[in-house]
Amino acid sequence: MPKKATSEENGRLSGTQSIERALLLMREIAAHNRTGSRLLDLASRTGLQRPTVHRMLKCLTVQDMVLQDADTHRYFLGPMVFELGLTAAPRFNLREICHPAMTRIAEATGDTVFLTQRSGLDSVCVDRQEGTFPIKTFTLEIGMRRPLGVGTGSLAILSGLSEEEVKHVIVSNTPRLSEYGLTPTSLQAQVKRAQKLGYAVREMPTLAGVRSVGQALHNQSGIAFAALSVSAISSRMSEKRVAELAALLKNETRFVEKQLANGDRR
Amino acid sequence: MPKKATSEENGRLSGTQSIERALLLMREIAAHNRTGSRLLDLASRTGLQRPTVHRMLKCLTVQDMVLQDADTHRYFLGPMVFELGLTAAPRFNLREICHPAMTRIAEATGDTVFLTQRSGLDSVCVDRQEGTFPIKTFTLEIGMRRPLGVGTGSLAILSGLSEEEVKHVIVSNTPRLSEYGLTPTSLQAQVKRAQKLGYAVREMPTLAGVRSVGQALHNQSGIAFAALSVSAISSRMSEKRVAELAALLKNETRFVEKQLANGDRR
DNA sequence: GCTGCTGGTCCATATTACGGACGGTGTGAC
DNA sequence: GTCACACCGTCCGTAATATGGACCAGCAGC
Repeated sequence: MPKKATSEENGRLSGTQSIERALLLMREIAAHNRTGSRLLDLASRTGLQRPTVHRMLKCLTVQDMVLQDADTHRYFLGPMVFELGLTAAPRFNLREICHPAMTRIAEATGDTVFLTQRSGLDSVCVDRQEGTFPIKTFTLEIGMRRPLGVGTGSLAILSGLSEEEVKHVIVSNTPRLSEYGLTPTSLQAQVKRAQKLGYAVREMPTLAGVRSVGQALHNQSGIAFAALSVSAISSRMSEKRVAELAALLKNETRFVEKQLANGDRR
Repeated sequence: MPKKATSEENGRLSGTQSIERALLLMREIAAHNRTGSRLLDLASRTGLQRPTVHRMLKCLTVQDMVLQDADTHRYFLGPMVFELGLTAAPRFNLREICHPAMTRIAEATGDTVFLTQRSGLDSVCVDRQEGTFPIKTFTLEIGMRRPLGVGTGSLAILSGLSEEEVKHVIVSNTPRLSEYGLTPTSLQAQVKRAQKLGYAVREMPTLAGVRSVGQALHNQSGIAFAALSVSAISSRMSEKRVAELAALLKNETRFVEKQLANGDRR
């Protein structure tokens, strides 16, 4: 019996199937916003039927949430997404709070600095500051979303969660990890190591010759929700320098955490 | 016969009723994101039933598109909106392109500079740069959305559209204009005046004692899609200075238009 | 404790969204 | 030229889904 794809997968009737599907589409489009997505790809990646996807995209296009390139027929996030984002931004001003710290780090190190933020089971790159060193390592685009633990800032966040939450996240993300050259056990080991060190370091598994250091930002209850990290080519990342960078990052994260404690949100 | 509120208002069956409604809700929440919105207000403002609104908000909350304050029960735009906005931003980089021009203007004039962008029948404030003059006139929040023609940058955009489009916009927005102290005929007259002058000027109808000048940005086909504007208290806005500011703005908009023509999108 | 106002939930109903099947368009092979 | 293929887009009968009237629950002010 090939499983009737009806009602609800877990048994509850939510009454919002189409909204859930539309948002699933939006996230899928966002995940490939650089190249854009074709109708068929969206259908297969989301597991929805072509006509359904098409009908929804037509609606989203009319509403300016999605933009279709007239020539290639590819779909991108639309202007309304950007505009709603502008309106939402003031409530999520971590970026502005961290901005001075990030420029300080970029100036001090010459390398590229990233601000990463937790979003459910994922982490999202929220900001990036280039350093002055001529060989740049842009491992992350702003807006990029990846499973928690992939990427060094992301690993720092994961390592700053409670024991059971770490387990929960890794288990939930298991099917997606292999895409990034990770397994649940290898990731669990890396979390352990980061917890021992007090910061996250690693060679990028996806990009040889680049090494990063990450330090988590914690909220008042002491659990991690974001991270600052620095990336550079491995030749600039001796053991000694890594330790120095970790200390520098720790200083800055402490400073930001203090600011957040004083009235600011999050 | 009290009109059965069913099917479709114009006769076409779109097949996406709930997505349209969900997005209507999102826009309504965005329009009041500073104070947040209560369930009943959203229901009455959108014309939807309370249970429908509630069900949708529950779904949107789970998906992080909407955030509900635990104490007040008020609804706000959620973190996912911000994150999707980050991903969409690179395609809509007018803001970055205009940034240098805006700081130049702010430094030269000492007053506050606004970047406004068209979005359908509305205009959205996309960026703001404060000047050094101690009395600030923050007439627009970033992300603020208003009918085209309300606000000086917005008026400059409207005045740069084709004759029939101006008419179409004003007619479509008629019911919303009174809220801002305007009528279709008064707005039409202001458009005429701005077209004659080559720029938009006016006292803020909603805020006495503040005067602004706006100059539109045009795409390659010569139609307006955005505007730069400057606001200050009226005492700093003599006829002579208004003309000077208009010339300054014209220089900068020309410059930005040239950049846009060279390869950059939009 | 009663009244008014709000947020939140239930569930029978019929409206809405689904998706199999088909038409249309553009491209590359020969 | 036309055949084949891959993809985008649309139609429409069907049943699953979203709807909204009715109801419950919490809270503030008389």
